[in-house]
Amino acid sequence: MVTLSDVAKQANVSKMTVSRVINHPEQVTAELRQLVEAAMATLDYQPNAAAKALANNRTNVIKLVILEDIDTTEPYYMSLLFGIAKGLDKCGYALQLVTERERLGKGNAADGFIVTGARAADLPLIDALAKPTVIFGENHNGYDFIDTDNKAGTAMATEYALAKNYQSLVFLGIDVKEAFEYSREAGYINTLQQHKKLPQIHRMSNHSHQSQQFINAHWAEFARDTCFICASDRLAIGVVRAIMQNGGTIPRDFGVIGFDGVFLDQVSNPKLTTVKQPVQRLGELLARMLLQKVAQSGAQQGELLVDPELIARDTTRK
Amino acid sequence: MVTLSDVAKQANVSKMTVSRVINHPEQVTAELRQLVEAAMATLDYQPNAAAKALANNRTNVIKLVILEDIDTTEPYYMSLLFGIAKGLDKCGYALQLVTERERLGKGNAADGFIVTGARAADLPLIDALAKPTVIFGENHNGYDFIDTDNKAGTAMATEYALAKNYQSLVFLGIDVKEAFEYSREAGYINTLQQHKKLPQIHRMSNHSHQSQQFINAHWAEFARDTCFICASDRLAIGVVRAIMQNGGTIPRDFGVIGFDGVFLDQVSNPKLTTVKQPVQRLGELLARMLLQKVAQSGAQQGELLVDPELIARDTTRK
DNA sequence: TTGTATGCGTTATCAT
DNA sequence: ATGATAACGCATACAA
Repeated sequence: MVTLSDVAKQANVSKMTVSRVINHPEQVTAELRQLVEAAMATLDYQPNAAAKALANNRTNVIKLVILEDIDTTEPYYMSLLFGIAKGLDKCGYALQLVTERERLGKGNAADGFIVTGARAADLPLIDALAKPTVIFGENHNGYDFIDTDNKAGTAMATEYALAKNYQSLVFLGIDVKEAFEYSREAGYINTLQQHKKLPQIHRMSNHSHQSQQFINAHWAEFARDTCFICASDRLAIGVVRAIMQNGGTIPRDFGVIGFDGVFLDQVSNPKLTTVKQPVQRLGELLARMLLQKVAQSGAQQGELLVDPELIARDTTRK
Repeated sequence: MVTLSDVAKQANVSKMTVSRVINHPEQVTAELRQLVEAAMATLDYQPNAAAKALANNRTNVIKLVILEDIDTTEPYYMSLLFGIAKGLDKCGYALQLVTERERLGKGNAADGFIVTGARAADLPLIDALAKPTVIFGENHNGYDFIDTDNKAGTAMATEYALAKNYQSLVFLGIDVKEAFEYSREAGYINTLQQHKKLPQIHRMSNHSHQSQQFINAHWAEFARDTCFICASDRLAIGVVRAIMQNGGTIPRDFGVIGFDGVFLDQVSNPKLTTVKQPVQRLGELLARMLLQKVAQSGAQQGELLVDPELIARDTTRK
């Protein structure tokens, strides 16, 4: 293993100079700096993370806390995890997972936390962490967070449906009291109001068979030229199935737009037009924001809403 | 932060005794041991991973190397990642991700590697790692590995189809030269031979539209009472679609059995009978095997084939 | 069985 | 601007 000392010898300087070239390059003359950099290159010096961590009172580990009781095969969270891991790697950080509330305080220490699935009741838990923390998912309690711009997403979908000349726009929402859902509904409502149209919202739990059942039960009420704006791809898929069961023609007479764009939209048949969340990028951004917060010893980072993207496929008119 | 010294003071012993209680409890008298343990409990002592790592010349980090160029939303890999992370956490290990071959040698050091998606050409790369390594996925080059028992899986599926009285059993395989595919075909072939039936295998690339197209093109050749044993859920879904397009009745006249059981099978309609791989558990086992290998300074661990589970749902007879 | 001294690789403090 | 030294928390070798 190549250490600081080795590099120092090779460059004929002290360990400290090498250390400074790495951490405070401005404090060292250009001449020596180049010497040291050359030495590091020829020896292929890789700093020892453990030693660094020990000296800095750091751990080089970030914990990802998933408070929601998720089905771990849910591609959404998996994509997020992937993005976070990638973002951390870039900075030499590693990742640990916490899926149980009880294990939050236990185990190894970490330099910071990324929390997802936090509900109001969990906020005290988060405060108790006493370490830099970043939340995944909209919230309005002053915690730093990153999320998709949900409102922009449904606004985008609604505008698109209008542009494709669907006359009636119905929103199918998820029956939860969460900020993301309110924002998605708001994006739809605002856009319709701008176009002097009346919103029409139905809420149900987030399963395709729920929306399928709902459409079947109310089929007679939906005229041709209706586009269903859905709060999730799961709901959208159920709607597609119901329309086909009832003999409706997609996309000519009925349009369907989903939300999420994680795997499900691509394997459905016909392929779903959807508002795609940049989930993996969100993960990378979470990592970046948290590491910056750690570097700034816990300074407030604010909120970051990332624009989703409308993916036009086969459930809306060309 | 509570350190060894704090515990030592509290228990009126030296640091070394505390250290021994942790690492070599048999070397310390029961009396002192209990004292120390009490002290650790009252102080809620958490060992400092970085210091431990530095002293042991370890990193407490494992790298997961994904050589395949995967779509990161593929739930399969994500589930695996999740399982590995969980398994590592239990032992205080953290995870780093490597997705690019070039970055394999670079970056922080690690105590060991879990490699997935390795092809024959990658084996030199793996040897070059010079660290304990465990492979995910069948291989027969002497590397330690863990995988689903693919042969048992298709054997299980074939037996099940026979038990449900499907007369003709057709296998749809994936057109790759990989050990897992050979094993899946072997499980099917062996079982049919035991029942004095002739195997019938068709291979294609792993996309639902491929299998859908294939069934459509050959529809006339498939008599009623045929069950399609598929090497993946993707293929199975395409088969289901094609059968329905052609007016076949599932599961009465035609059966379909998939392979994988990761997400796709549940969102399909009708829900798929499938051979479910315990992917997350495989991840945890990979972590466990690798950590054991690290602890045994690289000793051979052998191979581990984990039985999959047949999930009977709506594409086979009750 | 238990305690003392030393080193792991790095960084910060204090000299020069 | 550069270098010597101590310190981070723990584990090993050795001494008692």
